[in-house]
Amino acid sequence: MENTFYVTTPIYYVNDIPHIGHAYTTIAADVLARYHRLTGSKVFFLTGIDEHGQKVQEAARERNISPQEHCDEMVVRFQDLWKKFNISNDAFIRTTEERHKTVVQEILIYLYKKGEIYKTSYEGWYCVPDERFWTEKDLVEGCCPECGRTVQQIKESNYFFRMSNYQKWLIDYIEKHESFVLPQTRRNEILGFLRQPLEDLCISRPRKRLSWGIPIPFDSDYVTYVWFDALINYVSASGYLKDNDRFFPFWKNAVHLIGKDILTTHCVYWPTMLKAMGLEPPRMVFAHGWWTIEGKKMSKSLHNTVEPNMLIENYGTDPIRFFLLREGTFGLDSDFSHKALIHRVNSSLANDLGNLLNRSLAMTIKYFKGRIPKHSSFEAIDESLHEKAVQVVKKVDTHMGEVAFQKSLDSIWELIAMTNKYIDESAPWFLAKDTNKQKRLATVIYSVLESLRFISILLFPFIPSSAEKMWGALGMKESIDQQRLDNIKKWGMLKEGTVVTKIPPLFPRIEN
RNA sequence: GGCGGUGUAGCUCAGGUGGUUAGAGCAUGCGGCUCAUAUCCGCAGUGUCCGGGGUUCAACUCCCUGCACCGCCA
Repeated sequence: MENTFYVTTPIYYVNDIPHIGHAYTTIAADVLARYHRLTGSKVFFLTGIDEHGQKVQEAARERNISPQEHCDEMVVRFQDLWKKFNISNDAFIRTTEERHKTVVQEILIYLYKKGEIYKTSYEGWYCVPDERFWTEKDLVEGCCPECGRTVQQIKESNYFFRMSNYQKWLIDYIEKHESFVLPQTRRNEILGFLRQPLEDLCISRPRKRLSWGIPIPFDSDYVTYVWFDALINYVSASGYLKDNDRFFPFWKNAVHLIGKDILTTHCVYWPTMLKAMGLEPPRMVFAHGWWTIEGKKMSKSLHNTVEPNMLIENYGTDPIRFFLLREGTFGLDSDFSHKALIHRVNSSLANDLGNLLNRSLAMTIKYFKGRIPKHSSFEAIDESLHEKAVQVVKKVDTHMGEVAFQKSLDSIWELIAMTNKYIDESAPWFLAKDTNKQKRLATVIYSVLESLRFISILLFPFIPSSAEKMWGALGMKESIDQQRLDNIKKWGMLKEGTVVTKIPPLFPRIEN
């Protein structure tokens, strides 16, 4: 049976202004999706937007339009940005879509009938301006801990999901599945969190306080709590209940990429919800780190959020994609700075890679009129380049399985470095001067170009449009996105006589 | 306060189960080549492996303790 791979980003909040953090998760998911397509897997890559909740309702009211109109306008900002970033998502889910809402409601009905959901009343302190509930011990001197204003005691009823029933099961599950929550530190955090008693989860909000939500199907006075609604996107968008034949093969290989801020919802709420629904947890939840900006925490008040559209305009899509995945260790925090970005682009992309392509094409044109020459027998030095290339393909595969983008790129750069060195040691310019060494010259140039073929395929998931340009410059006719890893298992598949083309520098140096 | 983590070259970090001169990339210095986007290649370094104890023939690696920083929970 065909392998499957399902990767998701969180659904971003429709009111958010897209920033580098959103871009990071989405680009990472895109790289995984593209990589798995290379391996020949059937891939489903999902991203989308969370459109319900208090803040949307308020924002719409302020603008004097309906919440739906508000969402329709706002969602475009994300969709446009993903296009610019070359994101290859197979689907885009909005939680206000019918296909999502009906699944949420069917799940609610199922869980309610099964006794997983119950209604109960409780008393608490309510801050009217903040529209938030607080317990007695949350209060600071009897006032709202957020805004300091007075609170009123109210009694309210809501629906609860029996999350507490699954605490033992969840601990056991996480302990038995080492790579369910990654990285390790997050797994430890969750296990630590689960040492305390787990409470039931309130999954409704009274409609009189919040109307912009999915109605609870068995009680029209309530709407669904946003997180309960939002998490379900991962199954509603991939066909659960509507097209189970499509859904299940993907679901068993589902990987959720998230930011570390939403760890609990994805590693506690979500798996227990799924368990109650009778579904397996996803295969992996990977929580990545955050980006600081020029050494400082990203915050609206500091006005230091980096605007992705501006970044693309200033530096180009692929340099940004590359920087984000090469500079940071996925899972740890990293720093974004223009200085580091420029340095990285110049040294890795312009000098190592871009220049390698450029010098190789130039020599092919100069020595062979642009036609890929016929190689004769390979010598030891050629074989070691060949071995390196094959070895790097394997390394990248291992690293990608561990969602280690940085290591994958480092491995690819080992091959780039070795190819540069190979050129230096083989000195084609020297061979070119000797009429007796034309065969040797041909073999060297062939080997260099063959290495570049490997490199362009390996880089395609990371920097798709640049890899495609490389591919085209090498004279390849088939489209690069139809390539499979199988095509770079064997050395020497490059066809002699193929005409290469000189192209402008792939990554011009950024001077400043 | 509870739980967990981190502390290794100027910077970012690698260093299963303890064992010869502690590594990589970047930055720095010097040398080489000329096909190439003044790019590429080679060489050279530098480190009280956070401090203090302990176990051991032997600890960056194990144990205890102290300090600093970080994360989660309260």
